[in-house]
Amino acid sequence: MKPPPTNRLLDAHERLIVHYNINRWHWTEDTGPLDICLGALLVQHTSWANVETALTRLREAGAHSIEALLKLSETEIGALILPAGMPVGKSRRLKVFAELVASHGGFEGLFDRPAVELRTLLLGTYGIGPETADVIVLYAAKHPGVVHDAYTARLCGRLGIGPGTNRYEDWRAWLEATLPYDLDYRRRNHAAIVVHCKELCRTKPLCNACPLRDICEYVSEVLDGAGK
DNA sequence: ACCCAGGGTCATA
DNA sequence: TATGACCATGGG
Repeated sequence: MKPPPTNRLLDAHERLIVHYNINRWHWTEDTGPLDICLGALLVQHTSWANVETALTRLREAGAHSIEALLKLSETEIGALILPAGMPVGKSRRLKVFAELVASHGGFEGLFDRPAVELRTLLLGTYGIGPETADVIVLYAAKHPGVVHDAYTARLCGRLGIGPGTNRYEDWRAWLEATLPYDLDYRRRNHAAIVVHCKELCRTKPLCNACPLRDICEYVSEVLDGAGK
């Protein structure tokens, strides 16, 4: 009864798109690069609800721009983004990122280079690791890259697929080879995984409504849940 | 009173 | 290379 030996990740993607009717999520087609980048930095090891609160506070304080972030001190930024946690580190990250953008004459200038070059540039920036860099490349700069994250690892683990290691570069290479080279497809694929994990997959791993029920291997969750 | 969250940096071995 | 401490708030 298993699906034909096609790509299980692509199969899952199709189902998630239909099941959740993925047209809207916290980053839509018209979300600006600033929101995407700040969100990507603030969400590090933090729940999205806290990130939204922090972004709202930045907006209300008139600090929602590269220029404003350049002027504010790290202490001031830290106070504004406090709900997202780790204010010392994250305020520094926002500030360093604002300086990066400004030094290239704005987002256009920063993004106007090959994806590989942009990624290297981002990885050399304090506070930007592989995942954050890939999110910026895919969603803000709109290059058809891939993103690996905890949700992807969880989903693929349940699907019984993946590169076989837990190193980011291995996952990235695997995703690159697995997903069609298409900007829109890759953006929607990752968005679908995020929506699925947030709305259903985490809280109810054995939910009857799970659109992936018949292709998931819930082995570890079942054993954990049964206390075995 | 725990545990975890869409990571990343820094210090050790 | 690989593992661990640390960051820090808010929700389950």
